[in-house]
Amino acid sequence: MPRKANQNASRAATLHDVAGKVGVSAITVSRALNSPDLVSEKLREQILAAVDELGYVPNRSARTLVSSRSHTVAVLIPSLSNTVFIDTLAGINEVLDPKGYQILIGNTAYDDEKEERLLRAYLSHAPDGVLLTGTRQRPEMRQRLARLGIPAVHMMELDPSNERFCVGFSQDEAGRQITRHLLDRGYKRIAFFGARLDPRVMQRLDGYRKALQAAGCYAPELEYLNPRPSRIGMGVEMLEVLRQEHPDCDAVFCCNDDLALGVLTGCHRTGIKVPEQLAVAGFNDLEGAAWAMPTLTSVRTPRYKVGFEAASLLLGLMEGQTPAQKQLDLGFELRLRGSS
Amino acid sequence: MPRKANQNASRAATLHDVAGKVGVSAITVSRALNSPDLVSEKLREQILAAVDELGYVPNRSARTLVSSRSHTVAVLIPSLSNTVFIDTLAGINEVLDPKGYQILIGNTAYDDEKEERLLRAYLSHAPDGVLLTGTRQRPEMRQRLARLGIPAVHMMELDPSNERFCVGFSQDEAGRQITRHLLDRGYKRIAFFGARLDPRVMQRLDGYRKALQAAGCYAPELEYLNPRPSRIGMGVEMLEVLRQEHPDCDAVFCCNDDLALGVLTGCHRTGIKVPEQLAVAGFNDLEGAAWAMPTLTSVRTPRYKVGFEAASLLLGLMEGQTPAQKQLDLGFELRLRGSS
DNA sequence: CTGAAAGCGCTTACAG
DNA sequence: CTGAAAGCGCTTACAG
Repeated sequence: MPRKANQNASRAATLHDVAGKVGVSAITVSRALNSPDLVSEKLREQILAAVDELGYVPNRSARTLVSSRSHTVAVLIPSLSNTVFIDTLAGINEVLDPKGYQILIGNTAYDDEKEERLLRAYLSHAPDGVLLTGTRQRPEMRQRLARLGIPAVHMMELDPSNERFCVGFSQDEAGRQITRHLLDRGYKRIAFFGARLDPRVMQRLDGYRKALQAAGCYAPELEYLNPRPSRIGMGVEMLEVLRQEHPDCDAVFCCNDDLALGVLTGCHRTGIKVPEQLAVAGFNDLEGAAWAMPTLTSVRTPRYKVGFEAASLLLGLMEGQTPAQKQLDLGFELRLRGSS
Repeated sequence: MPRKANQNASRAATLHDVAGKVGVSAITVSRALNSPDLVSEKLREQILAAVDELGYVPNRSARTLVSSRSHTVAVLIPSLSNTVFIDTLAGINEVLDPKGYQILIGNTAYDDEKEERLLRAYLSHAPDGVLLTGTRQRPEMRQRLARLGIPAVHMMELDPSNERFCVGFSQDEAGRQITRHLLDRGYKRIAFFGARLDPRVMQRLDGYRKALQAAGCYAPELEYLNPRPSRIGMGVEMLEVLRQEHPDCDAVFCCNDDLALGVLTGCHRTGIKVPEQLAVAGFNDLEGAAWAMPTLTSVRTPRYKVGFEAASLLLGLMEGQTPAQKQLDLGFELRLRGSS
């Protein structure tokens, strides 16, 4: 029997509605739901039955307001269309979802200012913790989070200054090692194709430079950098320019697999033999890399694990723990295939 | 001068803190922020300055609790690793973000029960509206939303019964037309490769069957259905089986581009000429389709627009409007390329 | 244009 | 094991 018969929408059932139905106080219902051991079994069963019958769903806002725990974590990533971050998100979700945390996904579009705006906006949700991509956030934002007691973990990169909590791997070292691999195979005129030019791409470029400089093969004119988002088509176009300007180039390290797949496509269309005439290496080792023709040499990055471990670390911080170390280096793996 | 000097975290500034600083009441601050015209310019400026200085961020929980508008929309999609839904999400975001809505993304993993669980859990956020994928939700869930006055819009499919608000296109008709295209090209033994077997794939299959039956070419043994998630590798494997079991098959319609790309790869590896020996068609027209070798015939689906229009429709419903029609058919386009 | 009162739905101490 | 009191930070009417 409804207490009030609205013609359209009726308001949602509250704790009091459940309490009234069972004949106990609201607080007992709250306990039955949140700390079942504190309530007698008999009552608990009655309450659960009433909850079910009324379709009662706790109101998060009320809970958050009074308990000052929102059970919410804000996650800021640069892109949703990049598999890398989707995999990271999956790892985060794996950890946080079972613990009852709601994840707020913020897409920064690789824009530092938008990231800051989003972070500020997310403060209105009083998140219990924050997961950030990279380490380029301004110190003011970090201080603000610290003042509010909101822990933050940075993903993908490491922090040499050891000031922030970071879970990732050395982008720089990964770039160095894959370039070193090309050198070891005998290639000397090795180009770099970079798109988007976010901090991680620039770190891979740094590694590329280090390897070539150490080998005495560094040639700045072989660096092709384009700030726009990477697409397969961009790889095709960059290859055209490269062949025109530097036909003697014998290998290309692409900052990601999309670009590399484009290079492979371009080579196929124009009859360039891979790796005989041109070796190609990508980065991230997405699904397509192993199925490309020829199969694509790449760097396997632990993005699922980055998400998983970052969320785990954050979980500890949110529970007030002090972790043993601030940096978690998850490494990477070279995947050497047919294209090199 | 902080009122209380906590050693660690200090609590966030409240409306009262801002009000106290300026010397007005909290409600005036609230108005300065939410309905600026109702406050004198002088006061408004002072208040905004104080807000800035204190780093005040409104508490959403309090606002939601008292206003019974959460400015939150729950979006349930089957997968985050499928570009289709990422594009849809982008369209949704384009509409809802500027209006100040927070989007809660729920990944149902193509699981009806998980979808229902998520939807129930999201009720605790008191969403102002809900965006769902497909139309397979149980009537009970719809009734529950209706009772709570929460509008819902379904994406990707249409609803022949016209009971629900839907923005999408006819999956069935798209499957029929692409199959019809293959028939028109002269292919007769046309196989269907299906993965995941979610409702939309099954509708495409229906369309495939209709086209073949109408042409008198339907052969059930040419349907290859695998409930597991589609991967490029699955396309390769399915092709192997097909060639073994039905070497006379002259064309394949794949339920999505990943599978089709796998078929293309398999053909390349085993020397099957496309389209001379085997024509291939995919679905969705992802970026890779236009770059495949040969280029892949596919069906261009309006997923960004589905998100955009679904969000727009929901926006209207949340504001109490009654839209002219419940179904919005956004159509699709055949992209005929080298593989057929 | 500004404010005092009331209350949204919960949980946190504090009692018993 | 159960409950009465207080209050989280806001906004909604209602006054003036």
